[in-house]
Amino acid sequence: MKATVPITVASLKVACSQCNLVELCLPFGMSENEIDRLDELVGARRKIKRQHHLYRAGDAFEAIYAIRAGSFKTDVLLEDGREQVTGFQMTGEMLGLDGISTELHSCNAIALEDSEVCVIAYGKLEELSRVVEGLQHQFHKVMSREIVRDHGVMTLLGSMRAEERLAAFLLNMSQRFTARGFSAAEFHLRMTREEIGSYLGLKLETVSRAFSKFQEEGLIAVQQKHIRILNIGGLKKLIHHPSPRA
Amino acid sequence: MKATVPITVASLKVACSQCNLVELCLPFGMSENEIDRLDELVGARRKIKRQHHLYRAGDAFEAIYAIRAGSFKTDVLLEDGREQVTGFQMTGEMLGLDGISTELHSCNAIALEDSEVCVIAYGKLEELSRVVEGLQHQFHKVMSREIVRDHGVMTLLGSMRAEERLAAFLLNMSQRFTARGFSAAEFHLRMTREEIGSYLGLKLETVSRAFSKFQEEGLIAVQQKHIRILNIGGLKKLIHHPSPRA
DNA sequence: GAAGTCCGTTGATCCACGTCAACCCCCACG
DNA sequence: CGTGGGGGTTGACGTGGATCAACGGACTTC
Repeated sequence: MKATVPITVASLKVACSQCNLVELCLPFGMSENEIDRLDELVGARRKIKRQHHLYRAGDAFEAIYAIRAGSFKTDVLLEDGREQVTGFQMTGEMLGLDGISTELHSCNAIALEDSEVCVIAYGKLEELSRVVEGLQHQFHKVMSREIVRDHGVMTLLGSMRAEERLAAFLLNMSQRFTARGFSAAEFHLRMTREEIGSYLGLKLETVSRAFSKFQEEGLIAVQQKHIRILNIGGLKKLIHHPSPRA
Repeated sequence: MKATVPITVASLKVACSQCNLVELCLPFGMSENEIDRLDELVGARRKIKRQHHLYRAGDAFEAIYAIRAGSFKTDVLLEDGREQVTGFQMTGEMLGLDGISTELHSCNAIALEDSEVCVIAYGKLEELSRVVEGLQHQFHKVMSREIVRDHGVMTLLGSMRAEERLAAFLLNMSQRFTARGFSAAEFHLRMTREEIGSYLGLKLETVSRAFSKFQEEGLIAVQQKHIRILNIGGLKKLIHHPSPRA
């Protein structure tokens, strides 16, 4: 289908004030007045097909991105080919914050499904957040939250065993789906076992075995990427009671 | 000796503009004019004795801190008593950024030696960075750098083996000592083997063994906490060439 | 709708690191 | 100057998760 009507920037724009992600995204906690002023901030939107990059490590940093639809992973590639997934991002979450420090992106952002992001020119964001207090404050919170999240992952990688890691991962996913109005107990993972493994510092076989174990124990029901949580309490208990001793 | 002269806030203050850490700390990259305006930002300084907390997880967040002298570790305690060290901080580095997101600190900051920090009231920082562009920009960079650093640690924890982790740790320390005008090849670690292990996701025995192995191989000379790097290239090679295969 | 590829599961075996234990050294303190 | 205790090293042994391998089922592609 050919677009004969010229597509203007304005027609692509969707005001934050009218976006149903307002509760999850950058505008969270801002007043209506303030949110209205955000509308000048969000330039265009950009669609990213599954498996395609939103940006790559080394790319010049110009904008941060808010996920409007779909989901992403971010990863770092080591020289020897090893991959470390540093995070999975869902709607309303921000991508690209890593680029501010050196003005180059330091990781890859790859769509896990066909997705769409709002492009937020970084210069404009700094400019506007000098005027709109709520934006400034909220942006700082978003960055700080990312730091806290990363510390959580470090804790997971540094001191949990395989099953604790997977349980923590599932609970985290569940909680984020809930925040988006989806079921806490039943959801569809968009990433492969290998990607989960990379994120959790495990091999895909170990992830698969842990899924099977959880299923045997009646904690979850797994069917490929479809997960049903049957016993949330059981998963939670797993995290804070390392299997041996204590 | 008793202070008969009243100690005013002014007398405790040390202007950023006159601080020799200006190249490493928040003011980095700012113009002289801008740095002068910072002087109103740094309230008091605070001394922290070895092993004492600068703040604890759960404390109300009010300020961030720049390390003026000494060094710290940050850690997270799990319910079951496990500890995860999330970072080691040296002079010029910032502490407390984790507190912005929830307005509560999310980790503990503990001095590794008698130390001193500059207290930066967070409200003032936001206020001033609305007016001083360089400050705003630099602050964002500091937060982003922390995110990038955390991704590095995640990569280390998620995909490196014990000796690679320790080599990466030593190179990182060396590089940071260098940036502070100390020797790149010879330095004194302020943390115990257990703290290093916690940070690297290893047990203290494993850290100790890796140190011994490096020494046997002529890569370093270890004497308790005193480290001499004899073969930087060898350590670097270790990181990117996982021992088996490839 | 057939073919090929990717993804996931499961089993057998291996090994890096954890665990347990003994001992030493360094230093703080009386 | 002797004593106690925390920090560090080293050895013997156990084990959780990696590795290697085979296979089956789900998607993708045309």
